[in-house]
Amino acid sequence: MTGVNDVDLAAVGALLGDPSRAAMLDALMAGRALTAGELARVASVSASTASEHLARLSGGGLVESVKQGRHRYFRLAGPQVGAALEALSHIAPAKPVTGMRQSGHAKALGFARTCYDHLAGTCGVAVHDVSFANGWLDATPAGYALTAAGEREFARLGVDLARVRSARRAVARPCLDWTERKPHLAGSLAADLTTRLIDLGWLVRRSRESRSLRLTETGRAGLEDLGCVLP
Amino acid sequence: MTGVNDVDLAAVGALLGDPSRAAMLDALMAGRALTAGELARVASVSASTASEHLARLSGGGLVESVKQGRHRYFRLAGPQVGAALEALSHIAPAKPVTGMRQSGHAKALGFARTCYDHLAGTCGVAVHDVSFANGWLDATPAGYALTAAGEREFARLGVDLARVRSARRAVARPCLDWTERKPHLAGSLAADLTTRLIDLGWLVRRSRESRSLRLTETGRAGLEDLGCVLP
DNA sequence: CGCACACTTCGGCGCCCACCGAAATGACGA
DNA sequence: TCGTCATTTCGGTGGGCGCCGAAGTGTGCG
Repeated sequence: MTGVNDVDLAAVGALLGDPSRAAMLDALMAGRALTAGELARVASVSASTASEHLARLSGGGLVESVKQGRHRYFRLAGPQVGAALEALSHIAPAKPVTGMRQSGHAKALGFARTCYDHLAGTCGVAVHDVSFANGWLDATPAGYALTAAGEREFARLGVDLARVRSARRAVARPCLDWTERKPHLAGSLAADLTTRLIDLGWLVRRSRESRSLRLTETGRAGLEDLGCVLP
Repeated sequence: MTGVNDVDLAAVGALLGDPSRAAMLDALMAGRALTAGELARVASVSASTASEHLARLSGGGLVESVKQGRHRYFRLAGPQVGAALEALSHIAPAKPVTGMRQSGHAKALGFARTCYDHLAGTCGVAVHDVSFANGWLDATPAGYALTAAGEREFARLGVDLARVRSARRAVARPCLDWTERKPHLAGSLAADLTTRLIDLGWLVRRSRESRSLRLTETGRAGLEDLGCVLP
C-alpha cells in the first residue's frame, strides 16, 4: 500500500469527455496503432486539432506513441485502458441512431468487435462460454485456469501457449461485455487467440479505423465446429 | 442484440470530468444517500451550483434522487455506476498529495473503504481471499458460487442468505480493486456482508460523507479469527 | 539540395460551462 | 399564518477549451 494516493477521476473524465478524443479512443480499441493523420480523419478534425488532442491523451497516460519516419503512431497505453473504456461503456448513454447505416453498424459492433486486444460481442461471449462447456478452462478465485484439454485445443488452433503463459497478466479472465451484458474472454490467452482467428481468416477487420469485426463463412463454420452457438 | 446502439463515451466522460461532480460521485461511493446540501459541502460549492450539477448527473443516469420532506436525497443509480467508477480509477492519475493529512487519508482509503455497496481495499481483498482459502466460495465460469460451508459461515455472521440469493445480480463476483490491484468481493453477498460487518461494529464509517472505513479492534480480531491476514 | 508530406506549435476566435447571487418554490414547525 | 429551511431556477460573468490557419520542424524521396 506504500505510495497509494487518491485518484483524480475528474482528470480522466475530462480527457474522455470530448467527442473528438472519444472517437479516437474508440478507434484505438481496435487494438492497432493509428497515425495522427488517421486519427484526425476518424475524429473529423484538422491535423492541428488532432495533434493537440493526442498530446493531451498522451500526457494523461491513456495513449502512447512511437515515431516511425515522418509518421507518429498512437495506440492505447495498455489493456487497462481498454478495460476501463469497456467498463465505462456500461453506463454511457446510447448514441442516437440517425440512419439505417448506423443501426447496422451498431449491430455489427454487438456481434463481433475487438475489446482492445481480444474478441468481444456475441462471438466473444460464445468463445467464453464454449471454453467452459468443453472443459478447456476452469474457474478459480485467481481468474480462469487452462486445463490440459484446453492446452491441447488452443495449441491445435495455433495459440502460442508459452507466450500466453509468460505474459505479465492473467492468462484468462472475464471481461463484462457492454453489448451482451455477459462476460467475454479476456487475458493473454484471449489476445493470442483473437490474433490467431484473424490470421486464420475467421475474423476480418472491416476497416483500418474501426474495431468492428466481420465473421467470415470459414470463421462461422470454425466457431460452430468448436461448439459455439451463434445467431 | 435487438436495440443495441453504439454508446456515447464522451457524454459520460463529460459528466465525470468536473472536479465538483467527481467529488460528489466519490462521496456517493460510500453507498449512502446524501442530501443536496451535503453534496454541496463535499464539493465546496454553493447550493445552486450543486443543484445544477446534480441535475446533470441525474439526467445522465449516474445518480437518482428521492424527496423526503424538504430534503432531496441523492445516491448512485446502481452498482453498475460504482463498478464503472472503480474501473475508471485504474487509469486515473494520482491526486497530488499536499500534506500529511491527505497522505493518511489516501492510506486509509487503501486499507478499508466502500466500493459503492461492498467492502474494498486491503480488508476487502482479505475477505475475498479468505473466502476461497476456507472453502466458503467456489469459482465458476458464471462467477463465484457459495458452498455449503460458506452458507453456514456467512449465516453465522448474520448474512441473510435468502435475500442474497433473491437479488437480481450475481451473488458473488470479483471486483478489481484499484488500490490493491487484486480482486475484492462484490455481489449481493458482499453487499450484505459489508452491511453486517458495519452493524457488528467491525467497521465504522469515518464520516457521513466519505467512503473511507475504519476497522475497529473488534473488527480486526473478528477478521483475523476468520483467517484474514492483515497488516 | 529542394520539394512534398506529416506533424507540431502558436495566436486568435468563439462557444460552452462552472460559478454565484437573487428570487422563487415547496416543506416544516411554532 | 408566518418565518425558516432546503432546494431550484435564472440571468450574468468570467474562464477555459476546442477549433483552425499559418508558420515551423522533422522526415523522405527524386
